[in-house]
Amino acid sequence: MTKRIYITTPIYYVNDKPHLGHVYTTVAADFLARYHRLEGRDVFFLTGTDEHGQKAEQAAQAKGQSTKEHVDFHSAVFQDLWKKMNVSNDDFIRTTEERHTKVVQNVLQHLFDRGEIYEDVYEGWYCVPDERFWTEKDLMDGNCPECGRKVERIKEKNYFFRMGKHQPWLIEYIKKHENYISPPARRNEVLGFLKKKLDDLCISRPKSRMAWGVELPFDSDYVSYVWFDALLNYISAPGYQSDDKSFSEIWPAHIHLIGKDILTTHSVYWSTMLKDMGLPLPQKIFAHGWWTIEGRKMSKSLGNVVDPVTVAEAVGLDPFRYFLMREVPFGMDGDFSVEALVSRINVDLANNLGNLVSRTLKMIAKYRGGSIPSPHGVPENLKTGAEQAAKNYASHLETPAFHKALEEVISLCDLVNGFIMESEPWKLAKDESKSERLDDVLYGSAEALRFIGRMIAPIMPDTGAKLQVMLGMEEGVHGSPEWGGLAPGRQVKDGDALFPRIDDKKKEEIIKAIFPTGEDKEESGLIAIEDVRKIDLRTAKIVKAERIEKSKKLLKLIVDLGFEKRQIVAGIAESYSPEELVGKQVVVVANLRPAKLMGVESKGMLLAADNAGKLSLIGAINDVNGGLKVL
RNA sequence: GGCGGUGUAGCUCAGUUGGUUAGAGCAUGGGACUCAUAUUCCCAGUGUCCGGGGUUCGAAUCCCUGCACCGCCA
Repeated sequence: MTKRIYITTPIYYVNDKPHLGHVYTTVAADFLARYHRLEGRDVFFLTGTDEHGQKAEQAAQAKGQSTKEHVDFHSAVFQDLWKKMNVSNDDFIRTTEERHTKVVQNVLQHLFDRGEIYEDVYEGWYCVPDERFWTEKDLMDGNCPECGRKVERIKEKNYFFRMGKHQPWLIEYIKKHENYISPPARRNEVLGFLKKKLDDLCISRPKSRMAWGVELPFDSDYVSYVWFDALLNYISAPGYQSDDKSFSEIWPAHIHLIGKDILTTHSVYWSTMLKDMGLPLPQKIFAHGWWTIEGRKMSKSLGNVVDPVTVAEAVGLDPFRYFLMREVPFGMDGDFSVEALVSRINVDLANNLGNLVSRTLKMIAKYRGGSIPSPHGVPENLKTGAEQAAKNYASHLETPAFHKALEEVISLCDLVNGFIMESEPWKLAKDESKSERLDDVLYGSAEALRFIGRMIAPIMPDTGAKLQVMLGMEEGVHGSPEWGGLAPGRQVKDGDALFPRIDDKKKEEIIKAIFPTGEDKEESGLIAIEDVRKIDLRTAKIVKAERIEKSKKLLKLIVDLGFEKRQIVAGIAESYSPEELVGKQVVVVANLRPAKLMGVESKGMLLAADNAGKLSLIGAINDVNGGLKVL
């Protein structure tokens, strides 16, 4: 029996509008899935939609739709998104499908029969809009601590899963299996959570409150709690209780990729559920971080929710996917900014990788009529460099540390660029007696590109395929993982730049596309308090100041914000000399989009009063720390 | 409030069990090259390793303490 590499994403809640976070997890899973397939392994890559629960029901009602219509529509939005993001999932599970609900019911019945699910009366304060119970202690002034609205005293019968009894073994298991929950910081969090008594889990909701769910097989007045339902997707899709052969090939999962917000449900609820069902636990649960947008939390009220499709259209899908995996260490929070996006694309992809492909192919075209020459010898450092990079890449994908894996690719590009510079093929070409050496240099560079192609294909599938064609290979055939796999004699196909550089003009267009603003300009000239709060004003101490050459007005400043030091370019040179500024306490706009003035980066601006051209800086009167919020 | 984490170059971060001149990428400055997408290659500078105290022959690293930020729980 061949085991398949089973990779999962969470199933996304139908009500959500797809955003960067959804794409992040799913592209990460796709990267892994494509990598393993390329290595010749059999993969089962699953994603899907979570469609039960009160919120779906309410949203449908609000639109005057049936709940089924509502979830059908929104599930299709996600399925469509994955096509647009070139995601290669093998299956797509919806929790409203019969193949899923049947499993949920079977599992519930099974646990009920064995006494693992029991009936009890629960009494507490319930917040209807939030769908949550609170204890007396939780309440804030008698209201819901989360939304501040009124709560109701509810006493109701419910069903509970005996989760609490699993606490001892689970702690031991997590301690013993170092990589079960990753990264380590998250693992510690779970262990911290498990230090307190683990309660049993309420797994039912009375239909009288909420009917949109999987009916409990042993009590038709109740439906299953959404999490209990949703988690089971991981086994219902691969065929638990419906296709034993398929299921035994797929389960246990190689990895559950999740966001850090759903760590507890996966590491505690899901682990204990599986244990009780007598199923092996997944090999790894990996919780990744969140993205901020231009330094701020992603939120609807800030209007900074980034639409992934727009980004992909603006910079190209492959560069976007690359950025997501390269920019931030997997597991940590990261910041999405156009500045970083463009810089990453220009530096890594255009200047380095793209230009390397271009120069190599053009030289083969120019010096060898476009035909890949036969090598006479092997440039050893290139060979070992490429093989080592491939090896490191593979080991980083085991973790997975996508950013490090991609760093290997760029390092290999650096190596090849350096190799070409040292070998000076343009000089070899002028000397007939060096012809064999030229063959080796050209073949070696092209062969290294084949290695690079193998490594980028899982994250940039279209580019990977394009590169194969350019190297005269069959599309989709990567050839041997050993050095020397590139066939000599084939014609290379030079074409347009693989990754065009993004200039400032294009960058402006990208910013406009991703952050459309100014549609609903204020009519009265008055702004709301939320608008004021968008500006992050901070106190700061100027620690360094110097003139910018060839500029009358600009000074380059380093200011201390307490939590960081920053470079800011300010147009105050006509009012202040650099010397008198050092030590001054000023107020800066800390969340201004970075810009370049006279080629110098500036991240923020100083506040100053303009007295007919003579500026007066605004600052703190008392001696204060840098970084204090100005209210 | 409880538990945990982080603080290193202008920015993002790496620094293994304490051990030479504290590193990488980006950004900045200088030089080289011309095959290449104004690309690439080489060289260079910059650090109160958050502050204070301690252990040690020796601390970015270990201990105590203060500050700032973050996470989980309440």
